[in-house]
Amino acid sequence: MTINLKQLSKLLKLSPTTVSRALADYPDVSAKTRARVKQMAIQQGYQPNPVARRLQKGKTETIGIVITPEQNYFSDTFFIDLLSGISNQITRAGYELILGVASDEEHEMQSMRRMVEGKRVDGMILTLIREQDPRVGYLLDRDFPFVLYGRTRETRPYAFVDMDGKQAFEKACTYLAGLGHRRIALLNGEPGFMFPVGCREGYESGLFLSGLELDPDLIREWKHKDPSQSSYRWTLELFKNDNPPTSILFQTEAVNGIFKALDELDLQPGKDVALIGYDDLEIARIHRPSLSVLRPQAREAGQRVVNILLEVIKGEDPGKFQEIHQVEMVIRETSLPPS
Amino acid sequence: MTINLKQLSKLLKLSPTTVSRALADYPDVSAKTRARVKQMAIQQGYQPNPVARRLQKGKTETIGIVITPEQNYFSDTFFIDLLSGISNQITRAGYELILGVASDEEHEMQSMRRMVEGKRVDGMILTLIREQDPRVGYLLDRDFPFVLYGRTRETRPYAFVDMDGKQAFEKACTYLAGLGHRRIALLNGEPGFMFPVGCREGYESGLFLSGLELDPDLIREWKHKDPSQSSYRWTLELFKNDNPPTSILFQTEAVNGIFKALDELDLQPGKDVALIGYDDLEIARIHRPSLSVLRPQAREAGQRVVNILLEVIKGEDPGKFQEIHQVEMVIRETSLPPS
DNA sequence: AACTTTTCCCAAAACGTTTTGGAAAAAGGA
DNA sequence: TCCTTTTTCCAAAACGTTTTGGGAAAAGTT
Repeated sequence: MTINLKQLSKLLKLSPTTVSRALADYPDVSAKTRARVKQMAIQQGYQPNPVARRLQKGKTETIGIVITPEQNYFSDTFFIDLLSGISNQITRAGYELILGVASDEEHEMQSMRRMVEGKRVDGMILTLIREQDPRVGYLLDRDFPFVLYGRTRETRPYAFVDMDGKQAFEKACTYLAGLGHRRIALLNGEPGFMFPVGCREGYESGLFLSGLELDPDLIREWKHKDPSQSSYRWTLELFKNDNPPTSILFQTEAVNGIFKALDELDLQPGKDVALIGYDDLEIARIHRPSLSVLRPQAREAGQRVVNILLEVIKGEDPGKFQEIHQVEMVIRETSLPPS
Repeated sequence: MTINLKQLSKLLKLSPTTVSRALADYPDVSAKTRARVKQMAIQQGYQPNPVARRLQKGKTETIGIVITPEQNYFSDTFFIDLLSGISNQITRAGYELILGVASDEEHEMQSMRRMVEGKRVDGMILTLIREQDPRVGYLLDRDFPFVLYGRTRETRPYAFVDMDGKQAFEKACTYLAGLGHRRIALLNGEPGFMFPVGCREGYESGLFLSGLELDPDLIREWKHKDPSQSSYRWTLELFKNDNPPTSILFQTEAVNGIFKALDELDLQPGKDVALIGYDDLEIARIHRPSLSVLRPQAREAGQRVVNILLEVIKGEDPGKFQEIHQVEMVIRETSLPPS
């Protein structure tokens, strides 16, 4: 059993009040006793019981996040980087991160409600945001602190940290066009989610800035869960076109299927078809030829999400915190000019 | 703001004691008032404040887990399945799961100590167990409840749920031998961890049962973090052998490198080289040819881990809970007889 | 010296539950 | 009817902190 505030104060022949205030650096305790208290606290290994503190403070010092394995969000380092940034920053603040794993949208909501209505957290972090996302309305309605990693279609102000998918895809697109590519395909992420919306905007804007026509045949939406719409299938179909693309933009998640399809088509990635993926997953670095990518700084974003959430919990206006982070492009071996 | 026990009892014209006991189904409250209390509680949406309950009960109703992204444990559905089983069972028990993300062994320990010594959790779940794992000794020394997913070298009794890697690899090995394979290679997991030890035992035992000689040249240890010892490199080297293998056993995590190496060597997976991976990752199902695998039931294991931990927290003897789960084999397209 | 301000400390209350130890009312037994 | 048992409820204490609202002693001021 570890030591108590009461026991510690008895040891010091002081009141619990004074000990508590000494440890919290209140000015109304003399430097001498403060030092004495702190030293004894360390010596005795005293740590205030967080549960008691939470009850008194009326805060849980806890924030919640719900993840869904169905989405392949977890599939590589990107999400764990985000989570790592979140976790470290939360720990630094002396808070706790509680995790829910939900199998689908319904359980996702249920898990969140348990946290919110059960007074188990002071704030929520939301990821994998959909265009219409009921979670956002729910939290706004009850004025509960939250921050989105991503954005949604919602007119009321709320806090978010988002990656600038638009700017990223625009940059990649103009880069390829600058190399001489005229047929640039987009294998976009799953419809319904917000992120692919920006990607497409960036893609279209990139084409426009480069003076290229938009060809609807070159745009596909890839559904992770549906094998009939796998990246592999889509890539094969893409090259059935009489006028096939010379380059593809896509989410790195989809790279296995693309490589496989290109292999079957006897096309060499990089040489015959330029490729740029979104997310710097491990496979992008390891693969030969290595994959050029757009690299979001997931860890930094996770830290920002937490810092913002702590501000919102303190009572700051969420509308003040709307950050769109730039995404850098890493040129590797798969972004050559057309042959 | 939501309703209070005191407020609720005032509404019912009962004492907080009686309301509390009615909701907890104590026998010393009449059926009539119990019903009345419960109905009102539902109507008012009353939920006991978990923080207050925890303080009174002297339990945090929380269990902790620390994950490390460096290990590529997270790389696919396996770990998220485990986590999903853990999370759901914890929720069912009315408990909370708090998550730490640590970048290395040192922070892993630090994160765990914060949870344990800071009285933030009632029990710990440990994964990715090493042969010599300081976490186990630490927890045993202070008699703190915990359950391992995996095993370690430790003589004192402790609770664990482990996958029978030995049986799995033995089964895969004898299966391949039964097909006529005489040269079976093992691309084993990272040394230092406990799991590969069992894999190797199973492999050796499988060879022995099939009357095959052990050839040390056919055994490799793959290090995830070290590119010079990547599965790709090892596979290439394996086939420099004058007497190369006709089949490989490995952890599915390594499959990309193996496929790539085989491709370069102009060997067809399944046809020229039989393959069986451990873990039924998505790529195993999606790849053509689809990969035969050993499939651990990670979700079920996660549930067991939690149920056991709850028993240990209640005071049950941890030594009673030592479970080794069988692993099934899924035959797909990469386990044909040698050509 | 007498008053005011500052410094340093503390007792009591509060956070919202559950548990302890009765006590009053009702029911049963003779 | 009187005593015993059962049923049903509740006041008070406890969990371990932090905060509130002083109060005594020391230091300044005049």
